[in-house]
Amino acid sequence: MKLSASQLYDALVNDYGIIGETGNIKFTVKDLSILIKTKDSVGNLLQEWLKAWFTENSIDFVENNNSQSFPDFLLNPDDFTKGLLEVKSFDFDRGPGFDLANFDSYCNSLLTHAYRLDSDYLILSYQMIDGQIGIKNVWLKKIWELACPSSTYPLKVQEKKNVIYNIRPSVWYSTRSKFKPFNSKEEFLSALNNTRYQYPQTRFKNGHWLNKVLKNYEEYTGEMLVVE
DNA sequence: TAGATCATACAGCTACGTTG
DNA sequence: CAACGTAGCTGTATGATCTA
Repeated sequence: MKLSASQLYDALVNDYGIIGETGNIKFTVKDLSILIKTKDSVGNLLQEWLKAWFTENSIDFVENNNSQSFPDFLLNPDDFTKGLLEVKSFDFDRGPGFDLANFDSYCNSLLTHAYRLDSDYLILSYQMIDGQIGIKNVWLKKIWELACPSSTYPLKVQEKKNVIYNIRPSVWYSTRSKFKPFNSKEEFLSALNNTRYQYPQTRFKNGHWLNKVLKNYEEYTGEMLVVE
């Protein structure tokens, strides 16, 4: 059956009740079986488990055959411009350390696939205690509800030696975080555009970027966004 | 065309300043 | 003064591209 991202969230969190449940990772070679206590593989395995859960519950989805490219899942096999779903997970004790998207590829992809702006992010936080993985919380968010400003750029990015690599999330669930997420997709686009003006590598060729994205978005959705 | 290197995608660690 | 948040970093996998 076909579900929207929010119906899926409802099924997983409210009906199935995944929050508070625990799991573990066991690895076996020959007659020796061990419990994995490192966190490296938790994210991958949660996603793999989720895929099995979709199948078990007869939820329609298409998995991206190239696991490296965006997005992880398509919930609407008939229309690839809708139902884009990214799955993220993080260690609740460490905070969200994942990246929302690669800065350059995301900016470029919006020029021709502006509907990606409306992709849903399904986020699972876990806590690992002595090999037992507890699901602490689950969120369903849009990118502008995760991205936020920062002190260096209008958009929080992962910068390495003055080179921007990734768009990074705020600590959206915390009341103490200084930088709060944006309030709308327009605010997010504006921050992205202004970051491109401020960033030396994109500064001089940014002239038509925003207008092209807005035009492409209108072609796909019929909605003309107004960005200050 | 095989092997090297780059690019893109993923994740986690930690120093240090801030703050409740 | 412990906990939190930010910023900057390390690390792995793999597809794409370059080059000898």
